[in-house]
Amino acid sequence: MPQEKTPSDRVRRSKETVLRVTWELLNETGLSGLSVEEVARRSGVAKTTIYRHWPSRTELILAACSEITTDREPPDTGSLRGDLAAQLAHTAELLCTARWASVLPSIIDAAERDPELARIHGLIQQGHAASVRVILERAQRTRELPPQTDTATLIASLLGPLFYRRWFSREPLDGAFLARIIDTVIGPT
Amino acid sequence: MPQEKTPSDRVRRSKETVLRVTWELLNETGLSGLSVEEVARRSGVAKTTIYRHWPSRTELILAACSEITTDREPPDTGSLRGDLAAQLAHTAELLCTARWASVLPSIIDAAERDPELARIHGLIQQGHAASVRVILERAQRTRELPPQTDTATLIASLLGPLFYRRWFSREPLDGAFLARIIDTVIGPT
DNA sequence: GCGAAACGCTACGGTAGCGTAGCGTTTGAG
DNA sequence: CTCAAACGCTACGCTACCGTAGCGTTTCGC
Repeated sequence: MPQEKTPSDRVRRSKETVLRVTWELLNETGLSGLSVEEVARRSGVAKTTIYRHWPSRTELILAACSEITTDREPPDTGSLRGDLAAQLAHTAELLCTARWASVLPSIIDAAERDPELARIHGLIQQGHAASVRVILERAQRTRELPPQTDTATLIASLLGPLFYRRWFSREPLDGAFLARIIDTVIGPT
Repeated sequence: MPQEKTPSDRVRRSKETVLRVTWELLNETGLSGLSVEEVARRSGVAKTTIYRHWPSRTELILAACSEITTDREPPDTGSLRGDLAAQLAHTAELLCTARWASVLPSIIDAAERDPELARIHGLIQQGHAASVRVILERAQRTRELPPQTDTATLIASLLGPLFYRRWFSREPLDGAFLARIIDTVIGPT
């Protein structure tokens, strides 16, 4: 049985630096534009060192993408509407400002052809849906929503319009829009 | 003033062949994986000839993407619900089978960084939204929808969930789902 | 402080693609 | 039939990148 070795600080620092820079570059160039050489240049970590930690460019990209843990405690304001408003506002904020918003199309594109990236995209995706799902299922228990509600469809109805505006129509994601989406899905007031 | 010359058949055939193969390859490899050399190999048209028609790889891609005219007469079944059902079914069909569904993420990704591709993506996008917009505005005139309805939000509420399922959650786009979306947006029955 | 592990550096070999030059061949409009 | 335009072919030069080898240097746990 090989012992699990606690990695030395040096190794940890190198890996962290490289993954951080990799992620930065992914945002700038997209997934297909990322080169190990550029990561080495910008991070100050030698290319050979990078290859000592990750066997190939693909593995490095997968490692960097896997680090996007968007896990977050779903809000609990006491009402379904309040919870959804808080959660959608958070997602909209992410979509407009966060850096991963410009990488995600890259990942989706690659996922069309690469099963491993499809798996990672699935994990990211589940992270988004999970919070909404928790909110909806809580509302079912409190009878704010009927128990037979199709939560999967509701999630698509809530998140879909946000993604649509961010990447397809490129319209603004303001508070008024979010409010109208919530009204549409769970009824006004 | 230089005369507009009617292009000879030979030129027209070459261009058509190249654009068709380019489009095929875009679907298989994505936008960043497309190489002029591969287009030349598969099309049988010499690489030099391709460069005689388009000055660079980028121009060739732009030309191929510009050819995607998804214009289509919006349905007119006599009722808002019927029109939406027909239109969404058509869009869902496109999303699941049509080849451009696997290129679009590429285009969106590139549009994040390339203004020219952003412009083309805008045109494609408008093509999708236009049909739905016609349907909604017709319903406003017939008072099936209140005149002050925010059509932009409704379009996002209708199309967003479809795109969401196709590219984000990768769930099936069946008829039951489409029906529930329409119910959500314009009310049941 | 000692030694092994980790790192940096330079230099490769190999692949792939972009875009061009030169030259001979084919096509089709008049 | 003529002949210019369009095409095919081969061969480049150039750049960028992947991934590896060898060797000297630094770091950090013990």
